[in-house]
Amino acid sequence: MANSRTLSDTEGRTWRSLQFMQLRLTAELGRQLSENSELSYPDFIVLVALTNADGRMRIFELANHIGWEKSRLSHHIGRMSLRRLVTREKCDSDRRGAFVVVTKRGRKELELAAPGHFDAVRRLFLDQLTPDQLVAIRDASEATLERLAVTERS
Amino acid sequence: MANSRTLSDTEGRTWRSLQFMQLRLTAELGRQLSENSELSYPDFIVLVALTNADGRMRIFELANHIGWEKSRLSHHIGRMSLRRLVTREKCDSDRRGAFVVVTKRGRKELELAAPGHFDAVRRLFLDQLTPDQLVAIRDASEATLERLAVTERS
DNA sequence: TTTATGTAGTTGATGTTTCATTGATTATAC
DNA sequence: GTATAATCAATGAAACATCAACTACATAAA
Repeated sequence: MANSRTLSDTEGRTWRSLQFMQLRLTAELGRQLSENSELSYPDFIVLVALTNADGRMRIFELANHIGWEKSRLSHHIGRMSLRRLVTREKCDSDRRGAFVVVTKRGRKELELAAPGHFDAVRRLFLDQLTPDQLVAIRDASEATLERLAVTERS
Repeated sequence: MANSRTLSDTEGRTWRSLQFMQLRLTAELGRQLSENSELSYPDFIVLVALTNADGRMRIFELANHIGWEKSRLSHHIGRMSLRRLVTREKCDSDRRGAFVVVTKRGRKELELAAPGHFDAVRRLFLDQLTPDQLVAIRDASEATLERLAVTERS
C-alpha cells in the first residue's frame, strides 16, 4: 500500500470531502456576509480579531493571529482604510512598527454583521455535528497545525 | 447559551482551529507544488479531475465536480490553455456547451507533480490522525455538505 | 562604533477569484 | 408554435492574493 501516486479510497474520500466542504462552506458564509452587511469575509476576520484585542493591534501580531502573510494584510488594511473601517497609527516603542485600529464605523459594521454570520456558522456547520465529531475535528486540526509548525521550523 | 453575537468557547475554538488549519495546510501544499512542479494547486485540482474522467469533461460538470463557480473555472481554463495544459473543444450534442481536454503536456506535468503532492497530504495531514478522527472528519464533512445542498435548494 | 543580520511594514507587478452581464442555445409553459 | 424561462459558457471590471523588492529601524557581533 501507500502507493504514492494517489490516495487510497478511504484516504481520498476523507480528504476530498473535507476540501470540498471547506470550499463550499466558506463560499456560502462569504455570500451570506455580503448579502447582509457591508463586510466581506476577509474584512470580517480582521475586524473580529481587532475587536477581541481592544480594537488595536500591531500589524505583525494581527497577521500571526489570523494566519495571513504580512503583505496580504498590509494590502487589505489599505483597502479597509479607504472605507474607513480601520486606521493605521504609528508605534512609539518600535519606530518600524504600526498599529491597526478599528474605527467607530468598523465596530458598527461588525456588530451588524456578526449575528447573521455566527448564526450561519451554527446552522450550516456546528449544529450538524455530534459532540464527538466536534472534538475529533478540533484535535485533528490542532495536531495538523502542530505538524505544520514543525515542518516550517525545519 | 446560543448567544448569537459570538460563538461559545468550545464552538469558537473548534471553528477557529479548523479554519486556521485549512488556511495553513492549503498554503503549504500550494508552496510544495510550486516548488516541485510547474503546477499551482488549482491547476493540480483541475488536472486530477480531468484525468479521472478519461481526460475530458464538460465544463459545467468539471465545475460541479470540484466545487468551483463556472466563471472561475472558465478563467482558469483560459490561463491553463495558454500554457498548453488543456484545450477547449466544441460540444456537438449541446451547442451551448464545451469540453475541456487534458493535453499530453498536462498529463505529464500531473504525473510529475502527483507523488510529491500526495506524499505531502499524508505527511502533513492524514498520517497525523487516528482512524477514528478520519471517520469523524469524513462524516462531519459529508453532513455539512448535505446541509449546504439543502440550503442551496431552498 | 562600525558592520552585519534580522524584523516590521510597504509597494508595485502580476496572478487569481468574484460579480454582474451577455450571447447563445435548450427546455418548459401556454 | 411561440413566448418564457432556464442553462452553458465567456467576458470585463473590481476585489483579492502572492511574490519579490525595498525602506527603515532594531539587535547582535566584530
